[in-house]
Amino acid sequence: MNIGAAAKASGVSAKMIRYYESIGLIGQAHRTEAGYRTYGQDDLRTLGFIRHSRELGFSLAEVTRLLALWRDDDRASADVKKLAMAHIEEIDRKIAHMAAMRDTLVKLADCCHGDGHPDCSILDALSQSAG
Amino acid sequence: MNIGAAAKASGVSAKMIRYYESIGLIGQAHRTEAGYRTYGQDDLRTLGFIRHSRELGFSLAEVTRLLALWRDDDRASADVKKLAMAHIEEIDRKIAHMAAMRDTLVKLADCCHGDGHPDCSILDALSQSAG
DNA sequence: ATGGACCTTCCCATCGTGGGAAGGTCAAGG
DNA sequence: CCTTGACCTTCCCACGATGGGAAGGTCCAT
Repeated sequence: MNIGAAAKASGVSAKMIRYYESIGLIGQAHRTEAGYRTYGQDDLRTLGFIRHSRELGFSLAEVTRLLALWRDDDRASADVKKLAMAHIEEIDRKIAHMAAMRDTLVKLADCCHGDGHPDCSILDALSQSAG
Repeated sequence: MNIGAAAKASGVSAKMIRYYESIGLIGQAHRTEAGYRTYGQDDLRTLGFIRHSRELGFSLAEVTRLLALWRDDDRASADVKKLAMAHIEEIDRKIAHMAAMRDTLVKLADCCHGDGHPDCSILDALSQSAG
């Protein structure tokens, strides 16, 4: 299977497959004599794993660790869970940050008439030295 | 006031002040004969405005529009509000996305024993073809 | 043999920020 | 007057993950 077919089958773009190979996230693909990369079922499974991990927001660095654990038959599930929990905490931090921004924005927008006049509580707040 | 002092006073790093100038977000600073940028109170107000806008998550493209509205005495507050509301919606989308990831992760982590054994529902889920 | 669909590598762009090198300027103190 | 150190200048590189596209090679079907 060439890279295009592997991309279609795995949901990972050909561009990304090459990139993952270039940074060592996945091993070097087998090549035909002409230099074409070829992929088998195992490779598809790995690419799928990566895609799922990415969809859950894991960074490529974290995916590297997840892949290593995945391939390690002697892993402790505690290590996987630890990684996942840390990621959840990171997401929580981001959500909290965005929720705080959202709160402030909503409050400001509520105070803004939103009409044809120039007076605007949003701009007022943004130009506050203290704000 | 040199750029370092302006950075300290405004909370925007010197690096970023130069960058904002380079992309035209702010005007070109006055220069001393030696080529040093100098800043006055007006500049500080602008930098503060930018910083506050960034802290609320506005992109530099959005900040550009906010600055234009801020400087336009004939603006309609409705335009500002529209920009803010669109930004809130964008934040909502991101929060929803992250909350969904979080949900999935928590469910997976709950099913993972997190002990010394290799069996791990998280890895199992990541390696599912169906996702 | 030709065309089209594929593949290769290589470079560039995004977005906002930081790091750092190489060199110029300025002010204070010896 | 000279040195020292803190500042300033421009320029390039890096991140993270992805896409776009150019220039050129390969493969297969007509």
